[in-house]
Amino acid sequence: MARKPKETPLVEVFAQNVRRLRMERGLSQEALAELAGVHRTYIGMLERCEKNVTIYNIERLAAALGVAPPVLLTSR
Amino acid sequence: MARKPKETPLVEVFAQNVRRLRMERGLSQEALAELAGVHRTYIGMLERCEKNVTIYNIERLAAALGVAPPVLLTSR
DNA sequence: GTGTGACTAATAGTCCGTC
DNA sequence: AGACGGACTATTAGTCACA
Repeated sequence: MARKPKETPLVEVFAQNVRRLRMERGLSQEALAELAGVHRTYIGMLERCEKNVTIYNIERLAAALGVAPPVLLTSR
Repeated sequence: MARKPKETPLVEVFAQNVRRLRMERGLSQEALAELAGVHRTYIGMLERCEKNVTIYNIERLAAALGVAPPVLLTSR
């Protein structure tokens, strides 16, 4: 049968995707921050779900990670 | 050949999707606002790209419209 | 290289209206 | 039904020093 939806909050899905994609590319939080044009500690805050990121920063992070924005909101 | 990327800003893609999906469902801005638990005037602001929506509200809007969140960030 | 608390500036989001 | 404005509060954006 179909599997249980599981319902992870979207901020967590986002956080996990950012961390996973960053790791896959061998980037540090600092390196990604520079690519995305945001501050070093801000990446960490997002990965820990401490900020409720806006669509504008979702777009910038997606570009820095080289993926389409919807990818960051997609559970895997 | 592959088509031109076109690069519509993500906030505009989001705005267009919200408006289109809302219309398809025959909902007024007020009705959608109530379903999503946000304020009446806020839906209008989003559709006019006047606000930089947060991921939390993307999630709520997606739920209210009955679509997966990534759908709202996808160009069509 | 990352987590965390503290902090200011900016803006997300609400609520009251009018057109 | 929806655009738009002003005033307001809550929260995010973004930075820093330090663990």
